[in-house]
Amino acid sequence: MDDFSSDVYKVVREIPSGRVSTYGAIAKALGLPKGARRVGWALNQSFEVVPGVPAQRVVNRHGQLSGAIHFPPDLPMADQLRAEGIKVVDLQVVDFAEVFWDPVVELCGES
DNA sequence: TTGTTGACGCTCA
DNA sequence: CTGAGCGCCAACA
Repeated sequence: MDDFSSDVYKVVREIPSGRVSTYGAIAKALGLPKGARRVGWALNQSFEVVPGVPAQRVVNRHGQLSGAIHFPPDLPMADQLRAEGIKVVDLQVVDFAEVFWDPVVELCGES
């Protein structure tokens, strides 16, 4: 796989349980502020990845589960998030601002 | 090679 | 708040 994808998986796996992040934040943390789409593509491949990537913790800037439709029918994205204590209604994180996890700040320690 | 599409995001009306 | 437009990067027909 590409180094970018590998880095994406690494960051996503750093997301604590019960928290969520966004494509843009992750892309920006990787040095590609405009590469949000690439993050989604990388996560798409993440289903085949061995360690398994908690892609359900990655949502768009609105806190909506845009990628829920790409999840296996047996493993609903919203259901997994609820299992982690994240409230999800109509494919949208309720306390998105509360559970939001920014890799740029949490990892790099930037403000 | 060109045109479209897509798990995105920001700006402006 | 909502919708439309544009920019961005990569994959696919």
